[in-house]
Amino acid sequence: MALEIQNTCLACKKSSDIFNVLSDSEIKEVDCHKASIHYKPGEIIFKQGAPSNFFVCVTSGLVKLYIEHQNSRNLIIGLIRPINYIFEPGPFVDQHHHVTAVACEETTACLIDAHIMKELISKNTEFANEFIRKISVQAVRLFDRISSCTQKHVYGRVADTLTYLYPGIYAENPFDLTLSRQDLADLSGMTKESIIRVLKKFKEEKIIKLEANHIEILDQEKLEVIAKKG
Amino acid sequence: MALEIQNTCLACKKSSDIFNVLSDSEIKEVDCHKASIHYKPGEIIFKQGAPSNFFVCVTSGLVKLYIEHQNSRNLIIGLIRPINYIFEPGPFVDQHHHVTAVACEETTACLIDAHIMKELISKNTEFANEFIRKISVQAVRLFDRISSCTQKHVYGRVADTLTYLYPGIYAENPFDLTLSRQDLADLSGMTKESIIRVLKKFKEEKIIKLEANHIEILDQEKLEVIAKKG
DNA sequence: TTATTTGATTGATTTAAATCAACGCGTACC
DNA sequence: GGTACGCGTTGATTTAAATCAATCAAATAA
Repeated sequence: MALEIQNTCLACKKSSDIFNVLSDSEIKEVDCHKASIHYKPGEIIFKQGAPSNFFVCVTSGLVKLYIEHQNSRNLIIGLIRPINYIFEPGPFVDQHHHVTAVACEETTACLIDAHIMKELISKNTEFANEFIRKISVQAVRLFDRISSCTQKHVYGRVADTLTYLYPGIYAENPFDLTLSRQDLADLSGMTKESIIRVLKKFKEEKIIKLEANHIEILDQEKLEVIAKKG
Repeated sequence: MALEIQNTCLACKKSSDIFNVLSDSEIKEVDCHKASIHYKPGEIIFKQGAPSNFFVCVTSGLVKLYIEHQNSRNLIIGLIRPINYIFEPGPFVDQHHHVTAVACEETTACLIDAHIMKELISKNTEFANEFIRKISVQAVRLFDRISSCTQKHVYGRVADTLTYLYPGIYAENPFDLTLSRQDLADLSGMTKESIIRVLKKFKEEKIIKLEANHIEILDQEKLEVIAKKG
């Protein structure tokens, strides 16, 4: 059991662009203060507004991060694939979560004590740099999301979503969608009825092939044009 | 002249929550690699897409940061008051600016060599921590912006904008707006016609007093309710 | 001075997307 | 077996906000 955990930690170190700058002793430190947990689809990993005293690293599955809004729709601000740490500004701001994280597939995630991560950031400058780089990349993506959701029409937004899903989230084409239509809507800042209509249109125009949850991108170029033009 | 510049640098150190963790020698290092520049209202400080090889610290005036979008409206993602460093993910991602920065009032800003800042982040862990904290706060604000612009109706968005302007940007109430109606629209993700109508409504409902660019918030509480309810 | 431009404002019209409503289908559950 | 429930889909209707168009006022230039 203990061996298996350590095994996982080493695997993470190798395939994570943030943990691979840590020394063996530092990795061990992380190992001692983490818990690896399994989540079923739909289960909440953490909830917006709740105290955040740990960092989460997704080690298998798929996680959606969304902003909840009273009496209104949710907005998915990102999907996390392994092996990736979930950037949450909370621990550095007010020790509360600012988004909700939910498993979309069978998922395992490691919860790491916040103070350990902060210690590593203070002690290991390379780690701190990687950390800043990582959250900067996230910020750029957030800019894109804002831009997309506020300026583009539904076709552009759905095109954005599809180009985000492939190849970023689903590596192969065609792929089997593990997200619901509602998730796609929350990801595109619109209603599920609207996204269904847009996907239907894309299907009619031979931009995608769509049968239930099996999607194939047929014309990536055209999608990118639509995404750009809005 | 040199004395005056050094004076400015010390002033910054004292009143900035990020530069005040630097040692005197580190501040001097910054001092040697910076240029203090004056901008007139409307002048561009840096432009989205352009190479970013310096960091900007606003030392007087008011700066708007916005995302440009082809054939579409701009979206102001934040306003910067002195003394504040402009967080730009660019230097840590692809060495390009991801937003455009424009002076809204007579403004002075210091341009600091990017490699100096990166060096400071690597050498001074307290500085790195402050840096991370700062960009985390920005990320939270971005979440709010996304939430506001995608989920709320115009009244809620304008209420959000007004509560952002006072007391965050304009410290006194009443205050003289140095932003145009178009700026307010870009800040709320809508058209200038719409924001004019909403402001008129707020005026009629005695929530604000408005004459040309002179604004007084009369009912902050009501504004916050509107902002929350959307 | 008049002419010109720029920003603010108001009203009329259009439109994109949400909402509302209904139905089909598969799965879970009495 | 049938009933209930959730998810996906489709069509009809509504609506919030954009667009379009015109006017006004102030600032700037000729």
